[in-house]
Amino acid sequence: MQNRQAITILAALAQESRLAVYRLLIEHAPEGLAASAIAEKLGLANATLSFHLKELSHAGLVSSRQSGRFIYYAPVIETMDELVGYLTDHCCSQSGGTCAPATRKSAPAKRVAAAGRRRSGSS
Amino acid sequence: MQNRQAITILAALAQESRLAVYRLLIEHAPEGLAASAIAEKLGLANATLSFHLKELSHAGLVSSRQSGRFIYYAPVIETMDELVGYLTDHCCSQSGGTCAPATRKSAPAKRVAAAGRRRSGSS
DNA sequence: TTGACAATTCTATAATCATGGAAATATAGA
DNA sequence: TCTATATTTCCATGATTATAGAATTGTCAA
Repeated sequence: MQNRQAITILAALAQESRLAVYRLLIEHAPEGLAASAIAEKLGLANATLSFHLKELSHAGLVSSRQSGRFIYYAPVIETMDELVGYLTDHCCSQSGGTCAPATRKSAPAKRVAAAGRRRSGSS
Repeated sequence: MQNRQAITILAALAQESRLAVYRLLIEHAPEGLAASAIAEKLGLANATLSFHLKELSHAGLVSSRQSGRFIYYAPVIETMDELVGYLTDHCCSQSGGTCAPATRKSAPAKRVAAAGRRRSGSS
């Protein structure tokens, strides 16, 4: 994952309303929720929610699908996965330390690919 | 970790200059770097760097220690660890899915304690 | 078509944030 | 003490962000 993308995702999550939206969607994964349901549950104005959904969407944290007159939003787990990967890879490095989700014994800094390398060799 | 704290940490990282500072400090963990060295390496004005260091510090992502006329800043790994824990715990939940750093087989949602539960039961 | 509803876009506004020059505050050495 | 250096605080400025009312677009069902 690129720096730029990580910042976009972090910024998308670093806001009370958006984090609430994301967490709500996680609770309703994988089907997701219609925008109206989200707005009601969180007490957000439609326009405000739409603004935040666009941010989350742009960051790749949520996807949307139309169903009749409703648009359902659902979390994109892979994006969170990648973000966590990025963070863990940039929190250990040289220090070789106790950092987070571990199960990473070699190649402390550079990572090979963006997806699918989590828990690559075990169990 | 509380919602509020997570947002503070996310916001601290969701900014180009600050993420660069943090990553630079990670490269120089655990000793850290003097503010002047950071400013020079990243080409930031002193006042600007000071502003960002305060943000990172306030979020608990870096610590500082004085040494002579210099103030050394170092990353606080535990904070990143906790953030990653928070994210992983809020990215899987109901979906029970493929989420990130895995090695978490039970208790998908609620977590017991804030620290030291990563990699609790495996090898 | 019309009407009802869902969602987004337009627009304005207030609030927050990032930036860096200049001044102030340490700290250490002479 | 005085001087040099390191860092922070003060301050102004421009940029970005969050918010929501109003208008618009899209979808469906008579």
